[in-house]
Amino acid sequence: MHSFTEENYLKAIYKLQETNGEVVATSALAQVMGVHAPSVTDMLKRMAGKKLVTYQKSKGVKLTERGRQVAVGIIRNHRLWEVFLVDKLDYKWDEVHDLAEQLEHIHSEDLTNKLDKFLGFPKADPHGDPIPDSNGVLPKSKAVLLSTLKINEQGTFTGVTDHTAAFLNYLDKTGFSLGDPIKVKGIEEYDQTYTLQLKGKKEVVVSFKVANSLLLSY
Amino acid sequence: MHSFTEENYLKAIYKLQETNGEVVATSALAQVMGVHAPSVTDMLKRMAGKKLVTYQKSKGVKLTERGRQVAVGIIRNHRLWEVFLVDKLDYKWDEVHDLAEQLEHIHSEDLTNKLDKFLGFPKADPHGDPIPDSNGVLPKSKAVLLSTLKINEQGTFTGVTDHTAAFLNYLDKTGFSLGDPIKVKGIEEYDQTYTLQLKGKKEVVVSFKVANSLLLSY
DNA sequence: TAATATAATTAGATTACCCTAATTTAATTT
DNA sequence: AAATTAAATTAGGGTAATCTAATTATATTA
Ligand SMILES: [Mn+2]
Ligand SMILES: [Mn+2]
Ligand SMILES: [Mn+2]
Ligand SMILES: [Mn+2]
Repeated sequence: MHSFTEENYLKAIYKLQETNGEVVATSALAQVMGVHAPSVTDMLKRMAGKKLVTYQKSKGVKLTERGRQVAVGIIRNHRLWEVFLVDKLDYKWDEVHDLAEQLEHIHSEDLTNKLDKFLGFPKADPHGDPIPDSNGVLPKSKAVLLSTLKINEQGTFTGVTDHTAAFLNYLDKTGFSLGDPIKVKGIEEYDQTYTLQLKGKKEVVVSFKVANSLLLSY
Repeated sequence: MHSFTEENYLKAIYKLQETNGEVVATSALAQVMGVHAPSVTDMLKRMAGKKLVTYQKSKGVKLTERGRQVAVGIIRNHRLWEVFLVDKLDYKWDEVHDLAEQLEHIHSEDLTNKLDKFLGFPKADPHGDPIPDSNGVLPKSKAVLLSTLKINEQGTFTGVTDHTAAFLNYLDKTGFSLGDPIKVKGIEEYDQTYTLQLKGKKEVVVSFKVANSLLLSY
């Protein structure tokens, strides 16, 4: 099997590829992994040897198909465990990430699938992130940022792009809840502040930073 | 925190102390851990430095109080996860050990306690082994080996001393089930073969090896 | 007690993962 | 294009956990 460290590198590369394009830079990886650049260079050479990534000196990395499969498998584990923690053990959505970072490395496809079944084959984790199926297929999300909506447009709150506990707490406190409808009532020209109508006619005002971290679907 | 390796050494030392007396030999540990003696010597020095064990050159090891606490904590995790796997995910009792060996190293007292609650505060794991409480107190078992009973004596089947899948499968197949009553109907002088009456008048004949691996309580 | 056998330790290496300092390669600016 | 800045790699080391071979300490037996 793969080491936890390898798995974490794969996950990091996968996520960087998703957001920043196909080829990932050593420095970006170093930043995400919390290590220094030479450690990354070193690791990438070993991982290339195992055919988990394709690596060309000074030209960045990409995942191989195998690497992608492993990465998505870890993400599947992570999100299923998060569902378990919230649905079964009564954790809050802002408390589960670090535990899932540990649990995602339990090696057993069979366990993952039994857990999936036990949880009722959930489609998304507690933060609205889609759960890959057992074949490593991750449904393409059609959600858009709230910050792209115009006045009087609306949608259903289905995810976040900021996963920090601080932000999630703010959402709880302010009355945002996954699955609820949100309608844009106003946008302040001066500083892009959004006035939103939440479920039950409740109106709240949020900054652009917040509007830019909420995902809506139709 | 402690490394998985350290935790596995602590658990091994704990179990050897339980069965073989207070002081544990390098060779015994090497055998249980599946490594060679010099690796153990090396590890014990590091663990002594961290005050997890007291180690004297060529005189064996003992756990410190801290070491014992950690060991019992791991055992608590292990047994709770085994209950989870059997009770919630429908695993069989002979399938859960290796998974629990991984899950026991998830570091979170809070998770352990929430899991305990979710499972209804079980007293024993699927093999009848007692689950330490959150203070690290492990109830002293009063169970005895079936092989110590005389003819016509009886008890309740509450545990095993052989945890191998092979043995557990044999028990399933032969009709043994945790919690059932067992009565000794006969003991063959020649080879110590036991004739037992299981639940529902069913009679079975088992070898001494089997009789010596079953724990009964009254 | 002396001789022998067993157990444990030391010596010297290896692998995975990480570091700092120095150097090289690539990108940007003048 | 040359100079400068930024990014990446190489060189050389460190620690945790393991190994084999050689040595020393303990236990057993004659
Ligand atoms: Mn997460
Ligand atoms: Mn999540
Ligand atoms: Mn077990
Ligand atoms: Mn067990």
